Amino acid sequence: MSRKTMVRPGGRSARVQASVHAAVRELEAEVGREALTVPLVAARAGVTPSTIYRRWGDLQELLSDVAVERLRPEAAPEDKGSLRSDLEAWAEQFLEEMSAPTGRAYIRDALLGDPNGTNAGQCSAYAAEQIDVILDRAAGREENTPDVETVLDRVVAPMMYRILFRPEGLDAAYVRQLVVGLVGSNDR
Amino acid sequence: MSRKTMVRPGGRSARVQASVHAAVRELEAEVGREALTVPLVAARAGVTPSTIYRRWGDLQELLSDVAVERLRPEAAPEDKGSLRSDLEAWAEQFLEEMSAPTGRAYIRDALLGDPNGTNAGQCSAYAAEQIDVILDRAAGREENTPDVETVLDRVVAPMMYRILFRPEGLDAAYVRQLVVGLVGSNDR
DNA sequence: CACTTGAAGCAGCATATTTGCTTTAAGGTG
DNA sequence: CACCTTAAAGCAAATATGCTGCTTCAAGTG
Repeated sequence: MSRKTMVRPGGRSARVQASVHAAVRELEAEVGREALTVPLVAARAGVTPSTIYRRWGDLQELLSDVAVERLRPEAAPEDKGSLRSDLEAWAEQFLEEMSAPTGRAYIRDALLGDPNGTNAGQCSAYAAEQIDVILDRAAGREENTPDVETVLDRVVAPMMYRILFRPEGLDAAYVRQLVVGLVGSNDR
Repeated sequence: MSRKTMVRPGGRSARVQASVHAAVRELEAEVGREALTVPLVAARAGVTPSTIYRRWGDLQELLSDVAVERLRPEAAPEDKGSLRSDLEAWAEQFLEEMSAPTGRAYIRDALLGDPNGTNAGQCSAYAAEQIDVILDRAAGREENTPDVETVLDRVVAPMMYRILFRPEGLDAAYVRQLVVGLVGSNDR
């Protein structure tokens, strides 16, 4: 479990966590990810470095926490009228966000400082939630729908794999092909 | 391009590289991955720390290099008599190696110290090579075969995604289901 | 057999990390 | 509401790590 879940919800710890996270974001924007150091973040957050070392262990775990926050989807997937078009739209947006350099960096950060896999699991859970919404909507329209795991295997996994391991030739057409391969191109 | 490719092939540099890599492996086994530091590796390798910093930049890039080496397949995939069984056997072994804690660690290391994606690309290339062998063999038997990209999407990507993002419920049955979903269960 | 040149060694400086101890304040208790 | 208890934060000193300029070595070249 990520250490941030251990903080006492209302008090000083929460303030410290918020200001540290904010400091990471500001400094990422200002000086770039490469130049981040624990002492630098601590100074900006108005906190001593040892606080960060004790709560997060090291810079990677902290960045991992922040990265997961940034990967949280901001809105429910748009309703385009059919399963196929909903999935296509969602997947295209997903690809766009994740394959951009900053998106890739967040994914890597999330994976990196995450010995037990909690943060990575959270990323996957976010995607599953979004897909779940899309599938529910499709079921409401009496379309027949694959289950979430299948969508993860057939659409999300290939995108992620290619983002991480072979970033060439990754575009909207590829994504559409994945979706069509799964749900067919008949309806719409 | 990984820096190791820049060394002069026959001489001192090559010896240094070999002894540094060996040191990483020994120490990984002895003290564990967490406890590795550049000075420690340097001491074991009989080299000064600055040599490592100059050649690899930092510990992550070094670990990434070593990890890719370890992820190189050791043998051609076994011939089990049919496309389906070849793929199943290969994929099961792949899963076994990659989903073990040490396998996951290598994958993460390979992804990590790899700003430009070369090492990650290499991992994917290894898998593609192995699959290519299997597909050629199947084509020789007059089976009809999907192309490599499709196998990557339908078999490798889902395994990798789950290894990295949702390690629960990952077993041989899951892998077989992926393979059957791709090539069918008719033959054999 | 020089010569060139990329890589390694060395040493010292600057930063980052760790750690023991002290202090603060959140949340619970009588 | 005053008083405990206890995580977590602050502080400061000790250590370890990482970086850099300069020197030395030896592989490849003519």
